[in-house]
Amino acid sequence: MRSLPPLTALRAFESAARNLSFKGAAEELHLTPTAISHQIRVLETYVGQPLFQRLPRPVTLTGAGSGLYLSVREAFDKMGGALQQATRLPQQGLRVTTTNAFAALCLLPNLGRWQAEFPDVPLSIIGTDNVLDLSAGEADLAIRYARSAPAGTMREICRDRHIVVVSPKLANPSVQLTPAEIARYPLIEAEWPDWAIDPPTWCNWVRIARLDLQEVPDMTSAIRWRFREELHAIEAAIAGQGIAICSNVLVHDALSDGRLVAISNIAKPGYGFFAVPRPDQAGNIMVQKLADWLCTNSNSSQPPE
Amino acid sequence: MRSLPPLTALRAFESAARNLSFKGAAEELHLTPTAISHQIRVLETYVGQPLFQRLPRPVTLTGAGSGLYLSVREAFDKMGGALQQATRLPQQGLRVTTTNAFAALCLLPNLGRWQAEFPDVPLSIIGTDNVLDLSAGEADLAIRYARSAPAGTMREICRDRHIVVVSPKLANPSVQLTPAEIARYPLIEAEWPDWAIDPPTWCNWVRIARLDLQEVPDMTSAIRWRFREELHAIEAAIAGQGIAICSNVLVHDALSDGRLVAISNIAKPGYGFFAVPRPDQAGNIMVQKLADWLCTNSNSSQPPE
DNA sequence: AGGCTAAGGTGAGATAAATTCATCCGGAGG
DNA sequence: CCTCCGGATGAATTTATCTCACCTTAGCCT
Repeated sequence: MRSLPPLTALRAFESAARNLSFKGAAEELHLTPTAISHQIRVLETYVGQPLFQRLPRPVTLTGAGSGLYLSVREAFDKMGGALQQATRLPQQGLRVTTTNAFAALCLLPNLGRWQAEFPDVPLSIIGTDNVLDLSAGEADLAIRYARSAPAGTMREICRDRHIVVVSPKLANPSVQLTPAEIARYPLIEAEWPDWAIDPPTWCNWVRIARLDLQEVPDMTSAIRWRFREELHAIEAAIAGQGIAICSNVLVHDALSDGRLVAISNIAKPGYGFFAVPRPDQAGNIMVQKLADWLCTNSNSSQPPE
Repeated sequence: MRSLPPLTALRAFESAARNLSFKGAAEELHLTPTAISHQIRVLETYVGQPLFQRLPRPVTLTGAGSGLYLSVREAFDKMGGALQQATRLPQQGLRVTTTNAFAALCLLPNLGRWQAEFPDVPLSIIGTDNVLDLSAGEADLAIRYARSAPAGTMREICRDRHIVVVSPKLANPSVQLTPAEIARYPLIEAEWPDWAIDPPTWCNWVRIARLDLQEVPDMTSAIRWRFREELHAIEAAIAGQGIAICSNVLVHDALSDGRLVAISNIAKPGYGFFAVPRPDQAGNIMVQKLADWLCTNSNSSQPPE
């Protein structure tokens, strides 16, 4: 029941024409090349003639195609600009809630980049280990750390692994240590709530290690520090107080600037960080941009795709 | 998986803003007001603020709304123009196939209007009672006369009734005639193939008439003229050779200029005229425009909606 | 007031569009 | 000759979009 221009097809066309590649367009629009191919075909049927020359391989625009492209591109630019204009920039900013550790280690270091990109949209970070009620409007977006996507999840920002780290002040960074060697150092871990499944504790790490290796001592006796706050565990490790087990995402910065080093190749699969929007504004463009931005600026060594 | 501007919502918004009425937009886009309402809401969520003021009843644009409207409108205009440009105007024109009667009585009289609207697209009319093979490319659009929509139907152009007509030269136009009176005139009918269901013949008309009236004579003996071509039957009626039973759509022009008059209120329900496109170009914009045009210019006394 | 109509809002469910999956094809490069 | 890469195709599936039935509000007419 639609006899008006096939807008979706036009968007696919615009991207394909700009990239001169269906594959490229697919990536840009987060789609498969197949989808682009189908949409281009719809548009070609609509106008009654081919818009691309498919062979030779780098696809090229036909005469009609390039004429169309110019105008369509302008039209999309104009629309994009108008939407930007019309978007209400939240006055007191977007409120993001997340754990203290993620806030301190992954969000704060990147805030400068956010401000550079969106100077008009202040971000307020609500670091808390309480789970805020989004429906009640306590925040606009939550970053939740869980094994699988919570209800209402918009996207998975990244997925971590639980790794073993130490300050180079304490141990020689050039060698991997065996579990027995690790057990000779003071060990650090964070406390986890009872309902956490397979949290990054030494107890669970030992269980994993024993799957691969013969000789893994019981390490519980070596645990010297235990923190209610995961962030404190990491800071303690950086301070050279001992060897910690923690999320590779959280210590990403510390690893890259050498304040910490990974000293075991035994790692537990971890959890995911999930962006969960306030239900009534899941469609809001600024919320979406924030989620996008989190994906590209979240220290994720292994993006979820 | 779409994070790009909601184009469908923008189209709904553009129309609603232009008409300052959701209902108006709905009609323009061939949708229900509900659909518009939903789409506007999507867009409002997207930009994070209302675009319309709903109360006082004639809806009005908010500040953000009117700003958006201007640009969006321009963008759509540009796109529309570009698509028009890119559309290949078929060189030897669109080929429409239909029955001789429909071609002669409904198409040909309106060709001037087509040419006025689409001077670049010649129409070639293939009047034939053979059913052409569209898949084989024998024509671009068929207008098929059938009880219910054939496979591949794009839309129903109109639906007819089978009525009783006579030339005012032959009978007094001011009164309705009874079956008995009709039977005293020479009767005209067209031949119909065996597989036609309940075709407009006198035999079938009598059957209908007897449902309402007591006294309906057998009329088969009064049939004077029988034509292979429906068109000839109608021409014979116009020439005053007798009383004919035929489609009200086909004789629409003859009725309105007084060459024929309807002389019985007993009418059989008829068939539909269906626009069936060549399968591989059902999406072609010119084919669609032709179908649209047929709907508005087809003499239909009762449009299918 | 009361009752009517006309326009719009809501949410569940139906429908049609868009997307993916599995598979195939043709050219470029080893 | 084989493999890899980008694209094409058709069926299956997911998702977005639309409709339906029902509700609310404003304006209008007795």
